[in-house]
Amino acid sequence: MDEILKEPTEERSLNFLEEIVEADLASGKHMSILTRFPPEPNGYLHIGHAKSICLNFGLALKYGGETNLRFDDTNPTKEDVEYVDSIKEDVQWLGFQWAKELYASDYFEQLYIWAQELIKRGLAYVDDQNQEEIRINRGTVTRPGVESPYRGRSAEENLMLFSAMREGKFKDGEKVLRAKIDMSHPNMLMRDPILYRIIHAHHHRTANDWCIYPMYDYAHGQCDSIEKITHSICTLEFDVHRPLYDWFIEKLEIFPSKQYEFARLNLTYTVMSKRKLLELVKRGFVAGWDDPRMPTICGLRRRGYTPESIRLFADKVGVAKRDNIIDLSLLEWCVREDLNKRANRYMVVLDPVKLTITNYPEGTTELFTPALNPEDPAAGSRNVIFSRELFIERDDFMEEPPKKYFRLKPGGEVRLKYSYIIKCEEIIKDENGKIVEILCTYDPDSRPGTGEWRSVKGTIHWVSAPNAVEAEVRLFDRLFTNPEMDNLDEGKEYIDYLNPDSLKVVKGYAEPALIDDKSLTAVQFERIGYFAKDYDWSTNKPVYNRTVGLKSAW
RNA sequence: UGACCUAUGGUGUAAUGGUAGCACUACUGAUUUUGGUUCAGUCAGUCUAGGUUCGAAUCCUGGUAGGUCAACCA
Repeated sequence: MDEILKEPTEERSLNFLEEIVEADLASGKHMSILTRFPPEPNGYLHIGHAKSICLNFGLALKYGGETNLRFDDTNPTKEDVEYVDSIKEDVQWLGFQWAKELYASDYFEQLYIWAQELIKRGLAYVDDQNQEEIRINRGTVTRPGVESPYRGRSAEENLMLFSAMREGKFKDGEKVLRAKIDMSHPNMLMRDPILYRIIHAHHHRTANDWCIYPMYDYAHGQCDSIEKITHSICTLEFDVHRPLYDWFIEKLEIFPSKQYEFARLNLTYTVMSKRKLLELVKRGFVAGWDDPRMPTICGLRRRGYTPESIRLFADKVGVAKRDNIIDLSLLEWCVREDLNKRANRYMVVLDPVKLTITNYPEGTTELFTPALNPEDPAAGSRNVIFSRELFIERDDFMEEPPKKYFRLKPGGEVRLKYSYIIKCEEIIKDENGKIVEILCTYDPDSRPGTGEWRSVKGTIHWVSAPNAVEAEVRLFDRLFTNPEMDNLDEGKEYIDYLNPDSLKVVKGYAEPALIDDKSLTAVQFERIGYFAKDYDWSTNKPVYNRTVGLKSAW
C-alpha cells in the first residue's frame, strides 16, 4: 500500500534558479524565500510575463516561501490604474495568489530619506546640466565620460537643492540628482546614474504629492530590500544593472536582496514588446488588448487557453540564460494536452453539403447519446438527433479521391460518427458543377449497440439538417507571417508581416446540445479543433473562437 | 573598436570531470466509432582551435557568432 502511495515522482533536474535557492536554504543564508513579481502598470500582461509569474510564484510555492505583487510605478507619465486592475486579474486567473500587494510609490518617502543620506555622505549630487549635456558627457561605450561641473557641490548645497527639487521650485528637466560613482567606469550604468528626475505630473496613486520621481535603478533594489525579498528575479537585459543594484544596497547597508537574471521568452510568429502590442491596439489592427489573436493573458483567455495550459507551457520552456525562441507549436501542444482531457465534444459542420439517406424512413428521427468526453467518463453524455437529411463537411467527400483518402467517395462506405454506416450512391450537382447534394443508403444493421460491430476505414461528423443550430465561428490564425519577429528583413517593419487571414468568420451548423454547454473551458468540435465560447459585442450573439486546431485533423 | 552575458539535434532544455538524455517538431508503425487521443519507433546535437587530464559538453586560453549597455523608460 505504501508503495502505491509513494508516487514515483518524475525525475527532473533543477533549473539554475532552483539550485541557487536550494543552496541558499541549505547553507542557512535564508530560512525561507521571498520573491516578487514587479510589473510596471503601463500595459497588459502577456505570455512572456506569464513565464516570469510562473517562475517567481512557482519558486516560492516549491520551497514554501511567498511572493509579493509589487507595481513598479516610478514613472507617472506612463502608468494607469486600468493596467493595475488588469494585471491583478491576470495573475489571479493564472492561479497565483500574492502575499502582499505593494507599490514602489509606497516607499517614496523612505527612498527620499535614503537619497538625503547618500548626499550627506558625498555619494550623490544635484546636477544642473540639461539632458543633452548629460548624455554627451556620459561618453560612449568605448570612451570614458566627463565629470559634471556640478559634481563638487557641498553636501549642504546639495541637500538644499534636493529639497528645493522636491518642493517644486524647479521645472521638469532643470535638475537631477545623480549618484557620484565613476564617470569612466566601463559599465555605462555606473557613470553617475540619475537617481531622481523632476516630473510635474499626476501619479495614479500619490496624485500630486511628489514632483520628483526615483529612477528604476534607484528604486528597485531598495524596494526589494525593504520587503526583504531574498531572490529578485528579472530578465537578462538587467544583468548590467546588477552592480548598481548591489551598490545602493551596500552603501545604504540595508537588507541584501540579490538579483538573478534569466532569458526572457520569445515565441515564433509573435511580437512580445508592449510598445508594439500597444501600437496594434491603437492603430486598430486588433480589436483591443484582449483580442483573441493577441499574446496577452486576457487575449489567450478569450481564445480559450486555460491557466493550466499556460502554466504547463511555462514549465516546458525551461529557464536558462541563453536567448531563445520557442516554437509556437509547443504552446499549441500544451493547450491540446490540457483541453483533450477536459473539453466536451460536439459535432459541428463548418462548410456544409447536404446528404440524404434515401432508404431511411421519412419523418422519423433517432436519438444517440454519446459521451460528452471519452477522455472523462464523469462528463456525462449528450443527445444527438439523427435523421434522413444531414449536413456533412464538404471536405469529407471527394469525387475523385487520392489513394489514402478514408472519407466518403462515390460508391464508398463511411461511418457517420456515433451512428450508421452509409454508402454513397449518387451525386447531385448544380449547373456550375458544384455538388449540392449527396445521396446515400444506410446499413440498418450497423447501428451501434445492435448486432455485430462492423469497421470501416473512415468516420465523419455530421449534423441533422432539420435540427441543426447555427454557430458562428471565428477561425483565428497567427497574427504575423514571419517566424522571427525580432529578426526582420531589411527595411521592413513588424507591421509589414501582418497576416491578412488572421481572422475568418464562418457560419456553421452545430448539434443542438452545443447551445446548452455550460463548461468553462473550450469545447472540441470533433475532427476540427478546440473552440471557446465568446460573445459578439454588437449583437451579443454567441460566437466560437478557435483556440487551436486538432493536430493533423485531415 | 570597451565591459558584461551566452553558445548542446530544426526548437527548447538536461548531463556540474566518467554511457550526450528528455520534450516539442517532422517522419514510420500499432491501436482507435475523431486522419484526434494513446502506444511503439526513426531522423537529428556538444560553435572553433589549442591546452590540462587516464578521461572534457563540462575546467583553462585564444578565436568566432549572438545578445545587452551610451532614456531624466522599466
